[in-house]
Amino acid sequence: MKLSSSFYQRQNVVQIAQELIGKVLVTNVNERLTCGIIVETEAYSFKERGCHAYKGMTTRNQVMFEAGGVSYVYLCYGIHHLFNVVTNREGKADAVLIRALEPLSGQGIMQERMKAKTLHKITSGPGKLTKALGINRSHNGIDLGDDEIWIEEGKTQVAKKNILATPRIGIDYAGEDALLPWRFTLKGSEWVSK
DNA sequence: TACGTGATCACG
DNA sequence: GTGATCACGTAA
Repeated sequence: MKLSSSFYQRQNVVQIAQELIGKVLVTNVNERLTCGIIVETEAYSFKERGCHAYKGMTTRNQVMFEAGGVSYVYLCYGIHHLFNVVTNREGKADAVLIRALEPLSGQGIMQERMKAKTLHKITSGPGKLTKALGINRSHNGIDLGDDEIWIEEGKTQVAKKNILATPRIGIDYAGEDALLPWRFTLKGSEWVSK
């Protein structure tokens, strides 16, 4: 069951980031189906300095200003494609970065894309999981209600006590906003990034 | 710890 | 136009 647009269009991006832990990210790229359980996310809000949309709309971040339920994919450090889901209402540029997955199916396809012999750490990081799932900048702005990339309910609900909140990674430039505990991880998961 | 890598953004 | 910067990953 795909998450509905009303899930994404709520105003509290921190809560949405928390609720996405345990849900399942699915891609169907080049007729190849892959999916994994989300075990690590980060919330970004246009109201704080860590967010690409903090200073307003640019050509890069413009899809963040659309109504929630679309993807935001951008190139980081010239190498890595990072995948976010846009949340909140049109004009309120919030998003959740998906940082790590536990592979669920299509593992052979993921290994082939990663040129990896084993599943070890194959999706434990925001740049790695996009490569394993075949996500790239051509998927920027697509509707998560369509049939190429979407998120489904997980098999079981994750209890809040099993979700850890810590500061976000790699945003020292954000000053005191870098201290906000807006990174969420599944407690005890071996698939969380390093 | 160091650095590859290239789009993007804020200058002029 | 140009230069600094960057929501990472790997090797060492």
